[in-house]
Amino acid sequence: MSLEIYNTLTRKKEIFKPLEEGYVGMYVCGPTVYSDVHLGNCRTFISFDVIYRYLRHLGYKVRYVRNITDAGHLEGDRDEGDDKFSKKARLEQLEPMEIVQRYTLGFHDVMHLFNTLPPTIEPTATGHISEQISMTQEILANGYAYEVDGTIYFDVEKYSKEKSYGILTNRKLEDLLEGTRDLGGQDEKRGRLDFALWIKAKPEHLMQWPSPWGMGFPGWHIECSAMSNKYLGKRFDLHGGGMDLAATHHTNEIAQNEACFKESPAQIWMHTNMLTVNGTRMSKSLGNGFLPHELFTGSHPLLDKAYSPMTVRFFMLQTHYRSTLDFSNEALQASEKGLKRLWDAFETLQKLTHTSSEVDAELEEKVLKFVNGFDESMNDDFNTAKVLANMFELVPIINSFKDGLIQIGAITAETFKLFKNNMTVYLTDVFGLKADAKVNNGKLSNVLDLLIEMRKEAKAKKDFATSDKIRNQLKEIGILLKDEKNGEMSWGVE
RNA sequence: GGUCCUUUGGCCGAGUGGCUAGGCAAAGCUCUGCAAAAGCUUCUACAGCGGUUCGAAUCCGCUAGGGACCUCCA
Repeated sequence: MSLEIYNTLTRKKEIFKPLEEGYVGMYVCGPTVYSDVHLGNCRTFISFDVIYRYLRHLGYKVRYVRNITDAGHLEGDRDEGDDKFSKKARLEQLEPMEIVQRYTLGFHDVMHLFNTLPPTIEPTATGHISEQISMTQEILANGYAYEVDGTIYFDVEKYSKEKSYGILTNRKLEDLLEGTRDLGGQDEKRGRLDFALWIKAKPEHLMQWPSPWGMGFPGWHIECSAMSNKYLGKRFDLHGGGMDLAATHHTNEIAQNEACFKESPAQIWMHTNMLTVNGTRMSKSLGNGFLPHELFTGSHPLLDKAYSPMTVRFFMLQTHYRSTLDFSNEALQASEKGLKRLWDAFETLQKLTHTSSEVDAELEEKVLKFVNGFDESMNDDFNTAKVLANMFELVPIINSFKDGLIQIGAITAETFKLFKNNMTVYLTDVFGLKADAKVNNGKLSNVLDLLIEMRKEAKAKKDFATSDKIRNQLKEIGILLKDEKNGEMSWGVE
């Protein structure tokens, strides 16, 4: 079975066939680094991280480009006011590049905590000013843009005569025009839908560069076109981003590329859905954003407690990337417990070894069905939720092996090996989950071994007062002791 | 106003025509010195109304609720 991906452009799932066999070019719109990323932003990057990991798992050599927007991203996309970086810089008396540096580092820290792999190229907008200028020149030369006093606008009306401007989100130009709000009448743009490719800077503007049209800075949309073209070429396999980018940003990207190269950039457009809070989208402008830090420390009014990065990652994997996901304390709690159960079973599985006995054909078939189902589900537009459901079906089997309720030999050595292998590959390599920082400190671990030894002795002497004291006091400091069926004891951090 | 999406059990969420996930919570049982963990079992839903069909959560229509985009936002 081959991989099928939902393409926003065609509004259906398509069999994925890379332009060049064995290679995948993927571009994902990255963050604008003028403030902390919130959890909604993280969802997109985590989703694409899993997609990237899965493509690699399938054996593709992937060039994964995710940009950092660190310049020229205007609010309202109009030639007034400063860009976000300058605004923030004045407020805090910092250099714009200090802002950029601070939030870029913060972003990387967060991505690291979520165990996402870094993209293979992470280009910045400020590092590609000349590419953006030349692309603007090309569009101008091709007649799809015009200059008004040092600012270059993309001519949507002209473009619409030849191409369908609203193709990505299936909108007609008339509808788009109708929906556009009146900008006050004193606009210098010819058409209401026209957007800036290059913006003239006022003298006091902090970030500006020389161009054929004077000092200025790039419009937002042009950076992704220029950078995707530079690293992935005129045409590449996948372009992704949050759903909120489709109607404007990605629509404009397509228009720019068509106007410049006469080609649409990506064969498949992927959009991840929004993270919501109480049914409303989490966003910076609404101020309902959760910061990763608030989550990890539990310092948010809507949270009862702290949740680990892996809990959050798992929480996101339980939902399909194209569905909205509602964020709540209750849902996180459920994920935390679910992940623990799954992870404990996974660790148990690692320790088990196969010994042959009579094979139970029914169990054998069941295990094979679920284990082989991982690939099948992922091939169906990256259905991570389905894979997890299959894994949970396998959890009781693993635990029964451990407790001797089912003989491991009830499945063949071959199936057992596949079982172990697929669980490991999927949980760690594809889903990017890892053990949450246990108390992996060697000395502490030795202390616990000592306590366990003492408790075993007490139990053997039926000195339950002592054995209970050890267990209860450890529980108070958050360490759980479990008596195993075979008389052994294990411990875990709550 | 326009475009589009969505409504699944106490909660979170898969699922696009028959095989009707899964997690969490809850209840019972087993195991256990007790507990925890684990195992087994129970709870089995698809907003409402109508239509298509041998058969619908799944397709179509209407009604009602929710949401997104059209303006910076992943």
